[in-house]
Amino acid sequence: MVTIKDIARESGVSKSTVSRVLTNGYVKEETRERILKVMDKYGFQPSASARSLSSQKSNTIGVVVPELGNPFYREVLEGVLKVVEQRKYTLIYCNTNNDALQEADALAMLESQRVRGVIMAPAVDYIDKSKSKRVISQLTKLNAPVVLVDRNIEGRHFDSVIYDNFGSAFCATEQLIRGGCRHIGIITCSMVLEIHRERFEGYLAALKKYGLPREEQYIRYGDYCVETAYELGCQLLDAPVPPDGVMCCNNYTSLGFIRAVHERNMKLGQEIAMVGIDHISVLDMIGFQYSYVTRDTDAMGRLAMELLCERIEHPEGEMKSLIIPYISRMSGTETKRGLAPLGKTT
Amino acid sequence: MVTIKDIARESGVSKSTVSRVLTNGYVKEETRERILKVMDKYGFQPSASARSLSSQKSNTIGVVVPELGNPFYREVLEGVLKVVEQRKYTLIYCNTNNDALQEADALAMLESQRVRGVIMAPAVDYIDKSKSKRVISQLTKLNAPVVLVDRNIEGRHFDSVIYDNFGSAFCATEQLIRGGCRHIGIITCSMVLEIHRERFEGYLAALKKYGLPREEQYIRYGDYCVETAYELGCQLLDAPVPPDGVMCCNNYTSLGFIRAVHERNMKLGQEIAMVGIDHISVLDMIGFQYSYVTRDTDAMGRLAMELLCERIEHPEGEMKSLIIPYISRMSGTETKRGLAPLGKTT
DNA sequence: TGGGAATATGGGAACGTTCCCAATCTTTGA
DNA sequence: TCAAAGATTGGGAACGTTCCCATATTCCCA
Repeated sequence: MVTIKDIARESGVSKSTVSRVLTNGYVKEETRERILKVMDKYGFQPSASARSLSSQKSNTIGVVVPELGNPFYREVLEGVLKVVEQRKYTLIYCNTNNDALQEADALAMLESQRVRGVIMAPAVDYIDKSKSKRVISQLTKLNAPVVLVDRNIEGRHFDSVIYDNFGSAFCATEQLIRGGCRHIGIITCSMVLEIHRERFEGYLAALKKYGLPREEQYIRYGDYCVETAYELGCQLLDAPVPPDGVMCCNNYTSLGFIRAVHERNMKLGQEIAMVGIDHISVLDMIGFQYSYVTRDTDAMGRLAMELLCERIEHPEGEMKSLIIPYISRMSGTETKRGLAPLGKTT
Repeated sequence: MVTIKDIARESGVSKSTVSRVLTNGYVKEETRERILKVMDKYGFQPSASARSLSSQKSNTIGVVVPELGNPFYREVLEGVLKVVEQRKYTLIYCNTNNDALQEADALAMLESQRVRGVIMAPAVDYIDKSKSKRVISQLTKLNAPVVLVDRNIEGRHFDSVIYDNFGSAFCATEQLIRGGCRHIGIITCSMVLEIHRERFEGYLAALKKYGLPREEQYIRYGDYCVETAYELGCQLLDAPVPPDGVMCCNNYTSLGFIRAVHERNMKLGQEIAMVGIDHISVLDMIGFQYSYVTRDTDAMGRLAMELLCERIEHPEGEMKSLIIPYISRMSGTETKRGLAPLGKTT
């Protein structure tokens, strides 16, 4: 591999001068051009390891995500990547499979890589306190700023980009009510995380606002996965008196419920109404009509990365939490936006 | 940050000895344990930059992919990641947006990072020879082994993991014929890449085998994208005498066509038959019935990474091309496998 | 015309490891 | 009991940069 030394010799200058053109230091224009020409001739690429070792700061960013199978994380990643590229950073990707232990391992690896910063969507299984402790210890040991996406870690204060979960659930439920539904079911999750609770409370608040009772038989606790949602959906649809509308708390839940509806040859929006949280682009592609409340996931990634850049430049200062507003849609047509302006700070 | 030196001082040995426990060299068991304890106490993580600078080899792998929006690439990435984690490598992710120039930039960046190897799914726009030249020049300059996924780069010889495109198209078409179709349409692509041609030829070969004529009015050239496929699908369906079956050459094509069918309130498999190449998992999730021919994408990623590891260990030796067999399915139920055993070498 | 600032360059330590070589200590076998 | 072999350790150069310091050159203005 050709090094700075080779370039120096070939251009008749010292390596300090070559280094200076790399770091945009004082170099006579004429000399700089000569050196650049030599670099070009040899296709010189400076060693990132050497640079970060010497300068004690790297240009890599770690992204830690539970799973790419869920389109939400994929879109966030793509948003992050846009800013990463634009700012000439390098992205190291880590998967945690929703396991806090793997998450801790990933963070250890990123520490080893001396990343400049980390963007992380925390895994779900923080119930086990011993696991989450390890994550938090790694997180503080990291010696680099962290931006959390989608979920906060309870009791800790990080920069974060969070969705207006309450608002979106409220909106989804309200939409059903305005559409004429009076017995609204919900497929939710056992209340493991804050976001589960927030969405559930949004649902309850909407019922309350419109004077509808909370009907336990229409409230189903699942796990935000397709299979479970399908079964719970079947239960709801097969009840002696089924609900007239169902709120599905995330994308997988919606898919499972849609399957249950399909299977019964029912028409969504006629025999049974549904509003889901999160967008499912493939359904749009096949022209499947349904209502949902979602967020600009790509922007969540972009904002997270921008927040991180800001924090890298200004390590001190108040932690920021950006609240991402919801967007209510009917099969691709934007109809209503949540009140919070994009990126509003709390 | 705590360094090897700190650990050495604290454990009363020289840094050489600490380095030896890091690299599994000769160290007395007792000493090793003492040092490990000290490392643990301080949560020591050795600097990856320093290690790779000193040892002149990194433990990072670059993955270059056109877009994560297409589930195919996402699944490949996940397959790659499994092996990456298992072998204690670190993954650097690059997106090219299907642009050969961005691809070349990504490779330059990876060179700068001195990656140990690269897995790449080449972008589509290699038509522009000047662009592709840059990619190839970067690829050879890289000084690290490369494994290509999904597509070869014409005229060049790399290790690769390629799909049996001809076989899968043949199978898909054959399935329609066996199902009773006699006028089979196809939504394909203008023949930009080898894989487009191979799939088209698979279709033609199947027609020929069963003595069916090539009917130009049923052959539509698109671009493997949803919108175009939708329009071409509409054309086919609205023809005075529509085909009785349609072969869709990739996942997006299938989605567009399904939309056209939906829109006309037609029932897939009754009024019109269709077989697509590539799997669309969301459709399974909502219980949508359709036929497709696909591949084990996760395995493609895994095999690519394993091939790369092998090449890293044995830089010399014949380049290998793994042919991934097709799998024919009807909505989640495996029915038939292509003849090539998984990972067969050509 | 002189002196200080600004510009331009080189020398060499430092970053945190690995790895080679040499030195010491331990074991083994005759 | 001694030598040779093996096990264990330390010292220090090297990896390819950055960055501080020192020196040399140029420029501007009084």
